Amino acid sequence: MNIATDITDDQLSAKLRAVGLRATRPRLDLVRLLFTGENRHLTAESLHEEVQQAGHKMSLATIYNSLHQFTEAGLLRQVVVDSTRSYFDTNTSEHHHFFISTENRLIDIPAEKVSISDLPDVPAGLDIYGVDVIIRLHKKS
Amino acid sequence: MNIATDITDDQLSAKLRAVGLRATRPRLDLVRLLFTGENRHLTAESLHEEVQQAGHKMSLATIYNSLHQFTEAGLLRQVVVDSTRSYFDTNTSEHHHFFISTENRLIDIPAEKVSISDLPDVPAGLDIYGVDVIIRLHKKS
DNA sequence: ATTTTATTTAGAACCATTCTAAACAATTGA
DNA sequence: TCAATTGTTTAGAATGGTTCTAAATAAAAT
Repeated sequence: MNIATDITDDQLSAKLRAVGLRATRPRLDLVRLLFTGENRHLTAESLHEEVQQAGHKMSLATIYNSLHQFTEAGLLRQVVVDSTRSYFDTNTSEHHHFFISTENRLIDIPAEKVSISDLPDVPAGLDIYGVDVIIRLHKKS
Repeated sequence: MNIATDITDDQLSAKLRAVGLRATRPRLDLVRLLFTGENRHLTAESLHEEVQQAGHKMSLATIYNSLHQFTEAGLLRQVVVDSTRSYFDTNTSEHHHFFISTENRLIDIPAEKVSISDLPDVPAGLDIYGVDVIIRLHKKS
């Protein structure tokens, strides 16, 4: 890993503080895993495993707490594709998903690829706060 | 209830047999509740309650079994909107949904209202088997 | 430094769903 | 029509992802 791409704890701290969260050791470790490199899709379990393999020990409760705090803070986006597991996406910008059900894997689709025309009126007193498009894929038969 | 709209067990039986399911008493009771009248959105719990109130007794296991069998048979469509509960839709034709998160309620959106333009290529060896569009609503702030 | 406030944790609790295996009902075929 | 077979229902236990609890720990404030 070359020096130019190394990310310091200070930089990660700033990211946390910017959204009003204390820069604790566990959160710094998570932020480093989550926001270094490419966009990621993950579950509490998969993140927990990854944390172990990175040589840290962290309780599952902390993983869950952090995933929710990060989501509320706008650092993560929750993607509901499966009724048995929760997925989180490090890409919080507007976009959609392929879901490969045979491997429980998500792939991003850029927002421009999907156009939504004139919708029926939103019922009175309600506002749109999210639009999810999920295209489900499985092995060719 | 006028006679012209009454539905006989025979008619309901036919519906079940048409998809390869035996016409048992519990299934007939469910089919009557589910497919008489308007399209419905329901959960295992809500259906179980409704069954009780209709004066039948049926185990939750049967509700779950039947919901899955009906879904596999193409009589129901599962809608994944919430990571804590499974929803089923009696409308199996192509369409989309509003989800009112503050009341856990679904509203159908006709398929024509949403247009999906040129998608990225589907990864090799995979086929699309479903497209879900969910527009999430909450109380105006 | 000391106090206050937020965070982490292990383990228990929760709850929707699935499983088990025994009782029962529908179908088949003599 | 009656076994025999096959499919269905069920109560209750088990499962598994997630949340809760309350005690220990760490960060921030004073």
